[in-house]
Amino acid sequence: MLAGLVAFQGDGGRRGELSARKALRATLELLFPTKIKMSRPKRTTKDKLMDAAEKLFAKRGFHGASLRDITAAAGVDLALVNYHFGSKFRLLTAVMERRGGILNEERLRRLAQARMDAAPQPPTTEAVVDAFLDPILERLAHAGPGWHSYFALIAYVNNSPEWGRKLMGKTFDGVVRQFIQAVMESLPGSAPRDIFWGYNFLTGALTLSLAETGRLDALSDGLCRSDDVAELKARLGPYVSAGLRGLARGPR
Amino acid sequence: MLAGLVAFQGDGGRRGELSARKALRATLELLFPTKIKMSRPKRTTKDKLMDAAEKLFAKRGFHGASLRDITAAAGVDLALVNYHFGSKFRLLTAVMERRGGILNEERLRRLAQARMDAAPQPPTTEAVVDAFLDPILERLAHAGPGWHSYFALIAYVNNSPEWGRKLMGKTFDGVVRQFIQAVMESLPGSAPRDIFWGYNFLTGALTLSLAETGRLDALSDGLCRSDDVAELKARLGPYVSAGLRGLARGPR
DNA sequence: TCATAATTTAAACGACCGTTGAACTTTATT
DNA sequence: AATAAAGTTCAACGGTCGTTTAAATTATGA
Repeated sequence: MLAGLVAFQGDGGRRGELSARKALRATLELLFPTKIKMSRPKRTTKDKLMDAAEKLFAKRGFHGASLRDITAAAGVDLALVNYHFGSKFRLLTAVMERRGGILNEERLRRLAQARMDAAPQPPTTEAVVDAFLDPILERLAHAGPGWHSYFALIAYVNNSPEWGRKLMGKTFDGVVRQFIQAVMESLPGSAPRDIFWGYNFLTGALTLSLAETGRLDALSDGLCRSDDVAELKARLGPYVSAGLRGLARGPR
Repeated sequence: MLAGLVAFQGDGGRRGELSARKALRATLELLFPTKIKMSRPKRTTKDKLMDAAEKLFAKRGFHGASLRDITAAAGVDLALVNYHFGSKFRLLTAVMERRGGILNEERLRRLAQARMDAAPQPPTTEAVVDAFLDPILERLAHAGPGWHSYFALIAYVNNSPEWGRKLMGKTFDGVVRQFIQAVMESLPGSAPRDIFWGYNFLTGALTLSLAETGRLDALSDGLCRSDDVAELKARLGPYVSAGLRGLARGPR
């Protein structure tokens, strides 16, 4: 067991340790989020690896994307995955969490806004659903390919018996519970069980759309294009809102 | 290139060839579907392999389940996969198609029944949706673990950018188009594009429920159990029917 | 500038991958 | 019973897998 030696030799990123310079920069960035630029925000090896992993994990799954594929796509050495992340699995979790925090933050911001707009009433189901979906749909339409791959990766992980529960829960459950609470408030008298199931159906519809399998295109003979985010955005919200209302009226 | 020699040596199952005896039995079974039993319907090696592959592909994905895992679980020799199916991928397609045909057949039967029950009106959206979902949900509740694994495998394939379009389309598109047509007839004046998208959301909600990731259980702190098919059955139909009606009323 | 830490490189590790060859056993046909 | 076909077994193939090692290189701080 040579872990001690290895750790001493150099695993800076692996355990979250920071050099003095890095600690200084981190502190300054905390104090002055946008002002300080000690140097050009260059694309680090960690970023390159996460970008490549994001894309390939989404396309071929965890087992289908090899570290040699990923490091080649990133243009870095094979060994650097284990140096910076410790293992292939930790690379996956790092990728999941990188953009997950941003998403959580904006979702909560929009939910708070919806609550303010509707006060003292609770926001409508549609408003809550939009606050949940729009941070994804707007990035899907306007953000770069990184976010695009990230959403496809979420689709893969969410539907995976192997990773779904652990990885999705760790990143998203806290925020999701707040949205479920908000949906329940928007539908007075609804049974919590119905809303939980409804949320499950919602994420199912969402993640299949994010997976971009191309099946909808083939099925509709080109009438629908699964990469047309405007078409998706116009329909997903109304669909799941109507579904939730239908459930709240009473199942069976 | 020794394929010719190999094929000569013995690949009976690989190219669908049949011995004289097998041909006789196949003919007799065509003529008298349930009457003829030339011998006990024993569980063949092909069946054992498909059963094991069904389970492991569903649990760990195509790349995550090795042929050594699968043959070990089936209790047969490693080489028999390539003898009977030709390749790992062809084993996957065989598994997909084995129960897919049964499902298609019963779905069409139920759709025809719904059409008869409602004639001369078109059947309601709910009736069409039930004809689509019930063949799955009833087997999920009452059939053996084989069907269970098969549905989880469908969930994996349907959400996979790697296999989704090709494998799902090949097995299901013909029947699915008839259901989409029936939904359109149940919602006069609806735009085909809306119904295609609605079907996409429907399968998303369905397949996430079939994947059994356990996330719903964790999210609801045990209030909902994702393996409770009665709870699912009571809610999925109403949810997607309400969603489709909501879409047909006009998106945006 | 110089020691030290952080990062990158290249090579290799043992394990496992899907697939194949060839011998062997069982089943079917004459 | 003899012959052929179908099915099974075991061992091995060349490759690729995630991970580790030790040395070389680059960046950092006194």
